[in-house]
Amino acid sequence: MARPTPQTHGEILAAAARRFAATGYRGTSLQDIAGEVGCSKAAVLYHFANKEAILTELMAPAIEVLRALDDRIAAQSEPASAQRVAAEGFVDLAVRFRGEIALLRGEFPELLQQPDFAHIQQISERLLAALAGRSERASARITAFVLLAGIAETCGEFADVPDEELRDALLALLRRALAPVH
Amino acid sequence: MARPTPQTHGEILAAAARRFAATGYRGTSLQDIAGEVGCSKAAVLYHFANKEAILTELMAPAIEVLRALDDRIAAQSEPASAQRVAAEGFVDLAVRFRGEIALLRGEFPELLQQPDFAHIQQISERLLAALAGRSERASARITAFVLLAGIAETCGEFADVPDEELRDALLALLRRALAPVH
DNA sequence: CACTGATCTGACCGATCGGTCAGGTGCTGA
DNA sequence: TCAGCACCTGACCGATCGGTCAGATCAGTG
Repeated sequence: MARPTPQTHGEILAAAARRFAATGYRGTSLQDIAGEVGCSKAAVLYHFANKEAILTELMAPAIEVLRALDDRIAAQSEPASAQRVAAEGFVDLAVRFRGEIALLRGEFPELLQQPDFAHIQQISERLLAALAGRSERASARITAFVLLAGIAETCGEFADVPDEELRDALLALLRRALAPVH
Repeated sequence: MARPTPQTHGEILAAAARRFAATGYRGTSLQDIAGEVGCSKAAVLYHFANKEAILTELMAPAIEVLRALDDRIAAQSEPASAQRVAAEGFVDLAVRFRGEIALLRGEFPELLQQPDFAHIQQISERLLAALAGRSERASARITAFVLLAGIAETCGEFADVPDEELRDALLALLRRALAPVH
């Protein structure tokens, strides 16, 4: 019964990723994760301070890349180049981390409330503004919002589409749909 | 304390709608709803068989319209006209019922599992196919999926945008983004 | 050998969940 | 006057949740 090697930390992460992807963060109990790993719930909480810490560790790489993208967007002085950087960077990120994004499974709103993810909301807002060409027009913001949320919500469903193909399809969609900056 | 008039049923529905919109279906307890109405949890369960019945009644009008749209799409023989009917019908539905759609707040996947909503999954699949121009190309399906999910996920956020304006913005987006049927 | 620290367990905790139940209250019609 | 009904309450239920805790196991070390 006792696991001889202490790679349990990684096993818990992998199991949690599978469960979160299947039933969402809220819909997954620590007992579920422990059951999939084959250890006790107490063992899970030995390796992680609490349930949220598991999610935080799973999302850390994606969040780091998102933050870097935010910096790159902020460095653009022209709305047109900011829009291009935002579109390409976001599609890259969505394709590369579609597995991680899938974990959130529509629990974005609740999860973004948690202190660990608070700054992501601000980054999302800046990403949205850049995609909208820094325009205040309602239609531009609506368009950008639909595309942003749609890509975030669906990219996890295309696990079997090759990176390249998914990237091209999403970029083409953004180019067609986004209002060109005047 | 005792409510003199038996309009409690409607009050519960309204309170549940507010709470679901604020914290999601799962994130709202019967106690929350009862607290907002000012009655006991048992009173809520006197008017509704269970928690799911509240959601079902809230969503019933939107579901009925969705079903009607499905029929209209199925009646189209040409992919091009099916795509047009699907796009216009879906935008209409999203704008008109954006309040109800907002209640689901990203819990689509879980909620669609429930028997009461099982057929909606099939309707969504047919709607997706129609928007994709009944094409099997991955890029067409990806585009349609992103737009469908994006609109469903975001339309509830535009409570303050006039119907007309939101409708025009979404329709313009779909026309730009959807692949024209050959 | 004894000791230590990392790993893990089962039993347990308080809180909350959806839901049940017996009974109280007040209106209505015979 | 009183039976009957719609409406509602507080107390309670079993289940599950995230999290705690004391202690068992075991490999390594002196």
